[in-house]
Amino acid sequence: MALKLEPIRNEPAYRIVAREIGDRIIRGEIAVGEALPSEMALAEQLKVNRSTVREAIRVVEQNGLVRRRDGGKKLYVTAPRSADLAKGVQAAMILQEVTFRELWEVLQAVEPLAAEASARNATQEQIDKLADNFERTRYALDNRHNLTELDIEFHHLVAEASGNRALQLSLAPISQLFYPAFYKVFARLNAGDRLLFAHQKIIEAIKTKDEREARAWMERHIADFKRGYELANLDMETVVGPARSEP
Amino acid sequence: MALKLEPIRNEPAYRIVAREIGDRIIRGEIAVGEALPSEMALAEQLKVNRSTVREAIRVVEQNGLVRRRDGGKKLYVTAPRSADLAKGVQAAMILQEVTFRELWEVLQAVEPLAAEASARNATQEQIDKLADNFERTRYALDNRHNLTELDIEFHHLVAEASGNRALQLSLAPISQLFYPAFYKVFARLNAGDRLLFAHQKIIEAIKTKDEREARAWMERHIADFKRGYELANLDMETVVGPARSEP
DNA sequence: CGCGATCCATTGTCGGACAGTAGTGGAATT
DNA sequence: AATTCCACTACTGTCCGACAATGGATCGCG
Repeated sequence: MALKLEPIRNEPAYRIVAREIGDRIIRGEIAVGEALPSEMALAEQLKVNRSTVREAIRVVEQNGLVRRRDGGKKLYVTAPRSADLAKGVQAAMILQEVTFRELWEVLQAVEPLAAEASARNATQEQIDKLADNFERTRYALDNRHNLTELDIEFHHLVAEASGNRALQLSLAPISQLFYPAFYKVFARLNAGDRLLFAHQKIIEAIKTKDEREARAWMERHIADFKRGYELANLDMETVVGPARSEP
Repeated sequence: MALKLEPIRNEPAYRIVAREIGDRIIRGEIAVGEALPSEMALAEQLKVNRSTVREAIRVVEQNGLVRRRDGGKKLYVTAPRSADLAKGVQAAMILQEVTFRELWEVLQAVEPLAAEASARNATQEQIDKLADNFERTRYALDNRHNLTELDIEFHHLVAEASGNRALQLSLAPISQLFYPAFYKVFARLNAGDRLLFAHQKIIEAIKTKDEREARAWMERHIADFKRGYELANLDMETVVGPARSEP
């Protein structure tokens, strides 16, 4: 009578090595800013081939735990930034065929928090950046340039000014998927003025540290996106992402 | 007079290959569920060595765009699930030394939305799972078992029942970091009953499709965590993650 | 048609090789 | 002595070839 054998999950070495390196970083054994040992050194320590180490490093690198400085050769340990992770989350949302309504619902919940926290925590430098973004947005609007980039930047700056990094990490991928779609709305309505006005009100509230006002204006601002969608006869149930090729 | 030369960013081939594969998947040229060509085939198509392809595959694999089925050999294209991405986001939060307060603020904004949407959208099957989770939680509480896993599961189930995948993707990493810390609170107060009661009320509201009630109870439930922290004399400004080793 | 034995393709890992270059340290210059 | 220059080293990125293990397909058998 053979006893029930657990299917031996022969985990590939590169994944074990990757976890090992990742864990050491998480546990702080290799401090942020420090350089990773060379591939050869790692291979010798862990008794595996350099190729295996390299595959493991790709994994760790992709997680943003480690990166090359400027054009450097060595890999340095680093705390992943929202930009590192946003791409992956976006890919997930695209392949899961998430709709704009789903993104909007989350934004409606989180952006007001970002605005409120920014009113509480924004530094002068962050306020200056917001003011600068506002000027450039006004200029772009006057000259009928594309506002998409600037709008994304605005919301990113607000998230940054909130001082809440969990919020930044959550918001970044959603923003980058959602706001580009606004150009469609912008193209059909002439809603640029409304957008600019809302930005202005939000920035003012952040400047004067009026949390309630900042939240309220951001709520209206996000709600406006939905109204814009409806007025422009666009469907919020459209899935995000590029046109998929269907065979 | 040498003209200003752009520093030639000689991007390594494995990264180009990884982007190429990833882009094809995102664009739907390789459909979800389909198998990836063999390493050899990819190497020939892209005119690079198999080693290079393998390093690229590690990157794509880590993004959750591709995975092995059961113990299979081939890689199948797949939509990344929240579990794939949560680990990376968690690592980012730990290394950025995010505090429990930051996580809590986001939860306070997003969990009520999850509960509300669940009251609107939960299927019978999802409701059954919630009911089952409730029973197991009650049992664990009676027997003084650890509630952490069950609490995480509860919130995960609510997020799932919301039908909003953007919300799930945002919530998963935060939940998995935050709720384990609750065992500390639970250990000092005897707050298990309060937790169970809140879960019960939330599940009831979801069953009866009472969106307002579901939101309200979830708001109280999340607020309770903060109260618990304060009552237990724990500091919400503590950073998340395992004890870091400091040299 | 179902079932097991057999074969093949593919993955995981290893070893070695080599070009290009970032980083190092020492030599030459001011 | 400080600085600039240069040669050298070590390391990364890429390629090649090889082999064990095994999942998946094929074939033959009942």
